[in-house]
Amino acid sequence: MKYWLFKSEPFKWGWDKQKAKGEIGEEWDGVRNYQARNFMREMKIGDRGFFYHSNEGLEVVGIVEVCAEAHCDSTTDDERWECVDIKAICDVPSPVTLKSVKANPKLSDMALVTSMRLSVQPVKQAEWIEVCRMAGMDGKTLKAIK
DNA sequence: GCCAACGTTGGC
DNA sequence: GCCAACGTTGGC
Repeated sequence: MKYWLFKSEPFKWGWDKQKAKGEIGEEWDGVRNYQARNFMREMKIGDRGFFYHSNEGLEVVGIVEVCAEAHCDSTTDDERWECVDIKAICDVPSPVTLKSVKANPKLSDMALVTSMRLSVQPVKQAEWIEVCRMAGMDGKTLKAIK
């Protein structure tokens, strides 16, 4: 299983809207960047991701799961663009801010820091665990969402 | 709202 | 295939 991070501007598509979609999930559409699209093509059902609020908030607010693999982006006729569907799994106990990610030496290689503008990014397992720890998720909580 | 960083486009 | 111009993202 791989880990990812999805960025969204909360006033366009926020965590609350994502949660409201429940089990059905929602297309992660509108991505018009090849790198980000390629990452989505790599995703498998069951992969986990962080839901990050950019522009406002600047923090990881929740955990999501990939519930449909890459398919055509319904918001365009341009067949170059594909997207996955994701569904909300849970809130993080306490949001992890960009500031605190930058302040953590263990996370200095995280794409969130190094590739600021990439809206869909891979997260290494060690980074996933570290951010989960910072979010106040203990081992029990992590197991509970599996 | 500004602007730096970076991706994309298009002329040559 | 280079690179200048332009557009967009996203932190501040």
